[in-house]
Amino acid sequence: MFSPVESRRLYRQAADQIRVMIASGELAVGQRLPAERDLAEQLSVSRPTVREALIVLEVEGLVNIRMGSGIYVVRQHAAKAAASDREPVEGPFELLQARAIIECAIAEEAAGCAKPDGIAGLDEALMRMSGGVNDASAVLAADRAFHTGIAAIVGNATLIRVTGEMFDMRMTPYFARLASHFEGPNTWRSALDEHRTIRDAIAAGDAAGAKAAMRTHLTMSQKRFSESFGEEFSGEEKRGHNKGRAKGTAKT
Amino acid sequence: MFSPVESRRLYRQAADQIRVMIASGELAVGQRLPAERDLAEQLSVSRPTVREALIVLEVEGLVNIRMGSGIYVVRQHAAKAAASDREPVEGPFELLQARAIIECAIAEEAAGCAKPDGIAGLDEALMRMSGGVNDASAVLAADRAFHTGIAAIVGNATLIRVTGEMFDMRMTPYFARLASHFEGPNTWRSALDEHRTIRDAIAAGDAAGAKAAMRTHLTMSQKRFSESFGEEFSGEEKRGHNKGRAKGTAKT
DNA sequence: TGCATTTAATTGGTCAGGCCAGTTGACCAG
DNA sequence: CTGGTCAACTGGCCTGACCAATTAAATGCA
Repeated sequence: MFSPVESRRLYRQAADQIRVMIASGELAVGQRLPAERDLAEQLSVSRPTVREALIVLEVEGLVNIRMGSGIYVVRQHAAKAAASDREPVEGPFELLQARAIIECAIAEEAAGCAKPDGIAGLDEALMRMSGGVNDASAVLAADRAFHTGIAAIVGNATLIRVTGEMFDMRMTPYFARLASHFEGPNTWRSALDEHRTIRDAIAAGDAAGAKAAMRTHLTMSQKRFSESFGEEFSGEEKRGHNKGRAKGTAKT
Repeated sequence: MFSPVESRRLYRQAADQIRVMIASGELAVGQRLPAERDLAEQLSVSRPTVREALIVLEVEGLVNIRMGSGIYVVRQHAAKAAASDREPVEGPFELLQARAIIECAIAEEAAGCAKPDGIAGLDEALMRMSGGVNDASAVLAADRAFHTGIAAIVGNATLIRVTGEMFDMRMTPYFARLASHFEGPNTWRSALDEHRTIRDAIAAGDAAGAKAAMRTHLTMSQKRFSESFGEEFSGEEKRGHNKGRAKGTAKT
């Protein structure tokens, strides 16, 4: 039960303390906070640290900083847990499983309502993907465009957003570092072929085929990754993120 | 009408510049930014100013600062509602459709791997729901617990999170106001019955039945809502959010 | 040669002190 | 009472420095 220690950065701690003061009502809405220099003294930190903490609160919309005048409380509670500093929490394996379940269903749905312009969107992404197998970032962007493009065929903004967010979860430094060990033209080409299979099934209105193709694609992605994963990291746990078994994510 | 003058603070300008670099792809996702000292020189500002700008981007979730290592691009575009009070963007109808597609697939999957303790979790949520039909907030919490509980049966943290986030999207002020017009013991009772049907299908391992029951539930939710929606708002467009036709979300 | 350890360079985190510019309110001349 | 000036305060920004975490090169050992 030790506190996770965590060694949080100082300005975060300072921001938390001020946040608590505001939430508890100790600092009423509309009231002016103590001057930066006074806050620094009260919190036993330097003024730059206080400034950084206040900027955090300002971005969160809790306070309003008026130069020359002071800092004023705007509202009591952070509007929402934007949770931008939240870690992925989930491991790569869980992420791929979730994508398999969700994106299969989306592909199935898309096959039932595919229109020419939607298919054209997929084709455009495929073309960009095949044209830049040597440019990692370009291929990655095209990969993302393909997956969100399927959601776009359904014409549902929520699906597009959710699909994109799940894709982006592998953009963390941790995943990126792992990916750099195995991403290459060959794996991208395999992924591209699987993409084409999905595209064709959707274009043909074959719901079951699209679902199966998407499942195959994500399963193969996992396989591709876990193979090179085993080479580079023989079972070691690199960081604390991946809870259970740490398999991998791969090109999708 | 007078120019707001604004005299933007330097660290805001610096943050904007870096933001543009990221959005334009000049700094790819996963890539490391130049060191703070280099950025300071490139932007012709001091290091503290660069730090403040980076903290803004970190709070917005665009970059990930790792001490001793560097600053890494997490995503290309200011995540959902970087300004936390951002609007839902998607309309209630789209949200329900997305939930129907995604949660049906999850329910289907859950039916294939249901264990006693998972079912117990659903039962507990159902009990809380039936026991508090007159307490809106309690029932809402139980409703949420039921839906995330299905994802929990699959044992996938990503699915739990996504399900929860989609549920929470109706907690915006806009949706809450609409909901207050029709939420009541009767509608909650109907939703409860549908929940029980889903629960039974999952407990029986009936994948197709669970999928169908979930689809029915979300369809009925939409129907319940759009009925009372028609009474209160005779065709008027309330706000700019809902893209196409503005149907509604209801108890799920 | 191959591997583990140590060392040094790099990078973010924090601090101290200082100067500038905008804001505010008291004070004084009209 | 009105208007203007001025000084105290407050945030904005800078220089320069040191510490701590990370990373990669250099080193020592087997």
